[in-house]
Amino acid sequence: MILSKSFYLRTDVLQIAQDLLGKVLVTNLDGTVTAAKIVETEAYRAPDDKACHAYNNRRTARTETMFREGGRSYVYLCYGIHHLFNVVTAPAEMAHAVLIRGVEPLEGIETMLERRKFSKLKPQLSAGPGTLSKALGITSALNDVDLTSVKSPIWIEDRGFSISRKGIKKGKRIGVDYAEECVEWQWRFWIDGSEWVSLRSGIKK
DNA sequence: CACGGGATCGTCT
DNA sequence: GACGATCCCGTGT
Repeated sequence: MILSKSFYLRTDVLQIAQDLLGKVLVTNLDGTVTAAKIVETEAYRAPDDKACHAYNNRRTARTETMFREGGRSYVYLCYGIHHLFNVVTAPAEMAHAVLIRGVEPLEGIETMLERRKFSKLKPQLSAGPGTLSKALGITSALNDVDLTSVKSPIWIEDRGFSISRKGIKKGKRIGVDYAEECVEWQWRFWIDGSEWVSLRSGIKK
């Protein structure tokens, strides 16, 4: 069943980042459905987190989405090439978000292969925040949409996959070297042993 | 397998 | 005008 508003409105984004592991991210683009299990996440939390776009509660046209009520998408273009998908959490005015960094394909695998121009299923298909967006058809056109409605082009479901506390690993976030002391925070979470965790993560622990 | 660099453009200064 | 919450490919070992 689809995750309700109450799931997202909690104020502990580190908990939500862990609770999202095992949940299923679904896109429905003009009737083409793809779905994948979330296996890796990272938390970002204004105002204290220097790695967060909304650090110090900085409001710009881009970060405005993060200040909205939890349960919406935050998609932005990274390095001019990759569209990164985040889940906005917490009540309005608290700029918290969870970046989805790796997913395991479940449905619409043929479609994902086509989008990625892959001929065979392998982890590079959707291990990594940029590649999973490409596989699932996520672009900045899906920024700031409601994730709690099946009428949306994108939402998140609970399909009963259970992840034990012991099955969750944590480590430093990736690609945030500029964030000074926040670099050390272990705000990245993944399902232990998953093949679909981003490749850079595997290297850096 | 490790490393280095190029791609590419919206966003903010 | 500089810089990314990245990825992929080429090179060398």
